[in-house]
Parts: sequence; C-alpha cells; structure tokens
Amino acid sequence: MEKYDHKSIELKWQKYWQKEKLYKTSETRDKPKYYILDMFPYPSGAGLHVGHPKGYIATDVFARMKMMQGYNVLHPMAWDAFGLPAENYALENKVHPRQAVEENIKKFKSQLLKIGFTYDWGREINTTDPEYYKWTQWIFLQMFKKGLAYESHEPINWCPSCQTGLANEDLENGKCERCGSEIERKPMRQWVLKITDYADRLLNDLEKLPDWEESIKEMQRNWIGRSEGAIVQFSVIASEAKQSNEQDNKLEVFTTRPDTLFGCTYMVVAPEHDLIKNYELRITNYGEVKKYIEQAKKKSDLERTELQKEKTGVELEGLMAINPVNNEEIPIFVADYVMMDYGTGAIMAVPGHDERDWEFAKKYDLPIIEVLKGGDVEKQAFTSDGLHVNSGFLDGLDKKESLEKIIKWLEKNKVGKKAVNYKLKDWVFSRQRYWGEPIPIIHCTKCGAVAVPEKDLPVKLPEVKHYEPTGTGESPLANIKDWVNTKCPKCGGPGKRETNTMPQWAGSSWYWLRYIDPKNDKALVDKKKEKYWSPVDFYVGGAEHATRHLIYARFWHKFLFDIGVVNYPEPFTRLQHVGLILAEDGRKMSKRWGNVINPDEVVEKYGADSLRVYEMFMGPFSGACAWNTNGLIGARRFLENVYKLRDKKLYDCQGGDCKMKELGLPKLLHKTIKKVSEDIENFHYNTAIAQMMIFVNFISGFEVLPRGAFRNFLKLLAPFAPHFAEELWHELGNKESIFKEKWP
RNA sequence: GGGGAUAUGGUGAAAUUGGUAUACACGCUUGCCUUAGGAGCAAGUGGAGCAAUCCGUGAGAGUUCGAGUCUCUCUAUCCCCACCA
Repeated sequence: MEKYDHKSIELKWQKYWQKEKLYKTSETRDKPKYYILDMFPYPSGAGLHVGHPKGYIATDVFARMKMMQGYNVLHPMAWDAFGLPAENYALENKVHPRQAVEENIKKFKSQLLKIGFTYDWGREINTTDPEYYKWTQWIFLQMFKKGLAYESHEPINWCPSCQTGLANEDLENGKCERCGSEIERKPMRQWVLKITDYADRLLNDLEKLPDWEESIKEMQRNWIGRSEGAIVQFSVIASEAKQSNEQDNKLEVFTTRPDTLFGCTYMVVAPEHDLIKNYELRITNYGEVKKYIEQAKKKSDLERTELQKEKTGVELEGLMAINPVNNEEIPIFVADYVMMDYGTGAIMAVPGHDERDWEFAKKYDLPIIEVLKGGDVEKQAFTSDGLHVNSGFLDGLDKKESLEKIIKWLEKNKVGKKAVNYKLKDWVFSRQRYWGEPIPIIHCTKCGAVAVPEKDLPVKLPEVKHYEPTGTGESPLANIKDWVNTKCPKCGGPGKRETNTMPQWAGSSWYWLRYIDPKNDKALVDKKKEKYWSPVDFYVGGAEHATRHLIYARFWHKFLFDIGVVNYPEPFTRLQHVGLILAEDGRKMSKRWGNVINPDEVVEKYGADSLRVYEMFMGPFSGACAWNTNGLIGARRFLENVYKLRDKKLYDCQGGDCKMKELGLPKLLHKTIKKVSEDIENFHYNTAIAQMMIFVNFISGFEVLPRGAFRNFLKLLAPFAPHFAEELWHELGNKESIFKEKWP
C-alpha cells in the first residue's frame, strides 16, 4: 500500500496542465460560454492568508464543473495594484511603489499557483500597467466630455493622516476606512463624478438582478437612499430691512412630509449653510452665531453624531422665515443636528411630529403644534400617522391625500415642488497621492480644464524623487515642474497638467471587460467579443464591496453601455458573497494578532487538495467560520480514504449486471451525482462533500469496486481535488486529462 | 433609531413541498495494534434513567393528525446604514 504523496502529485499535474494549456480560454465561440469572475486582489505586502483563496477555490470548483459540462469557460485573475495600501507599504519599506507592487504580485502569484487554479494566466492584467490605465483614463475622458466628470470646490472629507481627500464611501463612522483617523471637512478643488445622474437606474435595475443576494441589493438600496418628498421654499426676511422692501431671499428645505407644513414652527440650517454668510450684516447676534459655528467645526463628524444626548443651537436673530402655507413668521436657528450633506442642509422643524425637532423645541421653548391626531405632543413627538388637524385645507385628510393636495398647492403657488432626494453623493474622484492613475486633464488659463487628446493617452505616471504626500492638498506630482508644465491642447498656450490622481476604485470599475480582450490597443474591448462573453455570469467576492466597488462598477458599466462601448446594461448576472475565514481564536486573521495562517505552509504539509476540500467543507459558503487545523486533517483523511480505494479489485459490470446492485450501490451513486451537481450549482459545497464522504464510507466496506462507479466518483471529486483526481484517473489507464471528460 | 440576517449536540453544521431531528466532519470515551510525534483500526457518543421510557431545534403562544420548517409576540447575536429631515 502506497502512501498518498501530495507533493509529487500536485507538482506533476500542475506541470502537465501547463504543458497541455488546459486552462487557456478558447478563442472560438462555438460553445455556450460561462464567464466566472473573482474579485481581484490588492497585492499587499503581507501576502495571502488562508482566507483569501476561499472564494477563488469556490469559483474554481464551479469553473471546472462547467468545463466538464461542455461550456467555454472564462476564469481569469489579475491585480488591482494602485491605491493607498500599495503606496503605504512602499513608504513603510522605503521602496518605490512600482517595485513593491512587482514583488508583491510575484509573491501572490506563486501562492495562487500552488493551489491549482484554472486561471488563464494569458489574460492576466494589472491596473498599474500603462496599457491598462490608458483605458481607465479614456473612460474618464468620455465622462468629462459628457459632463459627468466635473470640478468642484465643495468641502470634502479629508483624512489628515493619509493626507488625501476621500469619497463618502471611504468613511466608516466618520473615520477614514483605511487608517481610522477622524476625518475633517476641507474645502478644496476636486474632480467629482456625477454618479447621482445614475441613481435612479442603479436603484431600479436592481430589480432586474434576481440572482443577486437580497442582502447585497438591500445594502445598495439603503446606500442610494432614495426618498420622495418635496422641496419647500421659505422666504427669509431681515427685520432691519422690513420697511426698505429689500428683496427677500429663499431658504429651501427638503422634506418627506410636506403635509405637516402647518406644524412647522421654526427652521434650522446647518452650520455650513450659505444663508449665514449671505446675511452676515443682518444677523444681529452674528458674533454669537459665529462662535457657535466655530465650535461646531471643531467637533469632528464623529462627535457631532455621537453626542446625541443634547441638541444645541443658536437663533439667527434679526432674521425670520415665512411659512408659505399660513404666512406665519417663524425663527431660524443654526444647529449642528442638521447636516449640510443631506437634502439642502436646512430643515423645516415640525416639533409635534419629529423627535429631534421636539427635543430642540422643548429646550429652546418653541411652540409645538399638533397637526396629526393620535398622540399627545406635549409629552412626546407623535411620529405615527394620523388624520390632519390644525392644518387648514388639509384637515381631516390622511397622509396620502394630504401629501397629494399639499404638493399641488405648493406647485400652484410656486413655493415648492415634488422632489426626490438621494443619500448617494457624487463620487469624489481625486486623490492627492502619488500612486494612482493621473487624471488626463490640462489646465489652461484661457481655455480652462481641457481634455488630453485621446491619441496622447496614456498620460504616464512620471517618476518622482519623493512620492510622500505633501500635506498641502496637492499631490506629489505638483513638484515635477517639467511634467506639470505643458501646452494647452486647445490653444497651444501654456498649460499645467492636473496633478491629482484617481482613487483606488477606478481601475476595478471596469476590469472584467478587459479580460475579454486584454491585448487590444485600438479599443477598450472588441464589441463582438464583448457580446459573446458579457455579462459576467457569476461574480464572487467579499460583502465589504457591496456599497463601493459594486456600485461604482455598475455605474461605469451603465455609462459604457450608454456610449455604446458594451452591449448590456448590467455587468454581473449572479453575485455571491464569500464568508470570512477567521483565525483559530475566532478573531480576524491579522498580522496585528499574530494569528495569520499562510496557505503555503498548509499546501506544503497537507497539500493543495486537502486545503481546497477543507475550505469548501467548513460550513455554508457565505458564513464566517473559524479555521480549525483538525478539520483540515479531516479533509486530508477523506482523501486518504479515497486513495485506499486503489487497492480494491476493480471489475466491470457486464450489460448492467452489477454485483453490488442488491447492496444499493447504483442507487447511492446516482444520488451522489445528483446531489454533488446541484450543490455545486447552488454553492452548497459543504453538503456536496458530505455526500461524497457517505459514498466513500459505503464502498470502503467492500473488497471489490465496479470500475464505472469509481470513474464517475473521480469525476465528481475532480473539481474539489483536481491534482488528486487527475492522478487516480491516469492510474486507471486513462491518457487524457479528467477535465476533458464529460460530467456524469 | 432604520434595514438585513441568524439562533439546532462539547464544536463546524445537515434536514426536498410541514412527515423517523442531529446526516457528514471535528472533538471526546473505551478497547486493539504499535510503541516518537497530522498515527491507524474497531466500538460508542443529544440529555436524564439500571431499565422500559421520558425530555429535547433561543423563549412564549398559535395553525395542523403532525412544526427545526408556517403565523404572531419576545429575547440574544452578527452585518450594513445612521441626528437621512
């Protein structure tokens, strides 16, 4: 009895597959296609830990089954290598980011190669390759031409530690998602992408994605945050100007409940609101107001939201607003419980029916009017629905009727209109860092921001002596004078290059298209090839990308669809998220805790096939699960039990006459084939493996084994333990790869 | 505060349309064989009891001949968002 020697087996078949070019994607389009995609990794300095390959193994099992089922399979892998992690790693280790990325990719790739994936490495791409980011820049230019990329001077999120601006999506509880620093608001020039133009389509088209997990779709819906309501205009008057008939200004608010307008007894603006600056000379207590604003500014976003215990604010004395529905004069406050980010940065306060407004009104002794029946507004805000009272022409109506009526009234009197508001903000698209795609724009004093002509793409990232962030709000590129100074492509006069770079998410927002046609230098992707391969049939990756990468990716794809580059409006037909693998101690695997397990060691000691079987057997695929070395040994033991089957005497069933028929073997085999096939399709890998174990436990008890049953079993096992199955397959006397066989 | 998910042995977890709860694996117990280190093999393993038997899927109610599964209420944990107007 020979011992199962995983090392020689795995090496042997990896070489064989490479030699036979078994995983090269076919260029012919004569078979049905299946495009299965992993979220590609950042090649960080730490290398892979055993959690990373879980999703890759799952897609690999799936891809192998689809191959055997006769599909033309596209299963590629690449590197998302721009962005802060790579740059920070480079700074820490005092090497150039390009060099760091090269080394890290080498390391990652060697780790992946050992696990035996079906990746077609001929389609490997790298987002930092100029031939790749040429097209990232090209997409930006198309957006610029369509007015979807614009410059803004609005205050944005600034991370003082990473020294760069960030998008809303890059924050976590008011802190930098990457380094945990509290972010500041900083007004600065930024490139912004108008993702809000696509908000409705990004939301509505989720309905066309039945094979996306509901939880991910729900996260996207919440992130887009559509709410229907109305914009209402209030006139603002300054008491000193009353007689002089000074033209009044308007203060606009967004509300989902315009029907409660009769209950509005005061207004609040956010500390950053323009109204305050515009009325500086009319606000009689401007000093006090200014002091309050300064204090509010000092508080980070975090403090502003965390200190919910007591609301604060200051009245803008000398100003009054007119409630358009009853012409009542009401006071205006500045208070930091109103956020500049959401709606118009101002609210109409209805203290009878909103808890925050009620709390504020109680504190500052403001009138509370009941306009919905059903509660006691003296005791607390009544936030449920009720019939309207004290509401003039809305009295006696319910929510639906009164909303319709008030919106009609607002529109007729030109003091408001029906409106939709989104939580989604335009995508702040520039970073003041070195390691990113240069934004292909030239600034000219005469012509303004001018697109770099397409023939001059890519705008290559120049070499620079110091790529540390400057901290001045300018990227390190700004110091390279001979790169910055150039000619305006429009008028030929002196121009300066844009020195901001693109955010980390740019390169990953379209990469699945490049795999289809990786070497094309005439177009981003050949449209005929795209029509065949797109959309991605199955996309597997971490849930943490639900509201960033997956929204950005859908946005870019829809844009490319609109300008005719691609044939389909949605990029990913089916989406599945991977559950984390935690460390043995139940915590996240991290260098910090010293609990990281390197797949190289596992492969060395137990073999890639054991690793693959174990990770698929751990539990339901989308659930988090702690690593357990004993469980891994269990997987190895299963393979050893299969290995022992080699010692059994094989016999051929003649004309359906199987000696083991009475024992129920054919029935069990068919059940196993059915269960494994269905479970792979549904990503229930743990039960697929359990069923194979049942099969092996059963046949282990006999001295003989029907050859056909063993052949079929090996085919079922092959996607999970490819080297192992290939070895036993060839031992049976087969000359071709088991992956060229038909799935049972 | 809003949204989503989950809750079954010592552990990871199974259980078609409601139909023998705990498959498969880990761990543990006992024995055998060996005696250097991921050992192997055999038997056992939800709880209580000598036993027949009784009790068991977070808690409580309901529908049903029958509920882990369906309905309602509650509790706990996890994830996402959050002073969202």
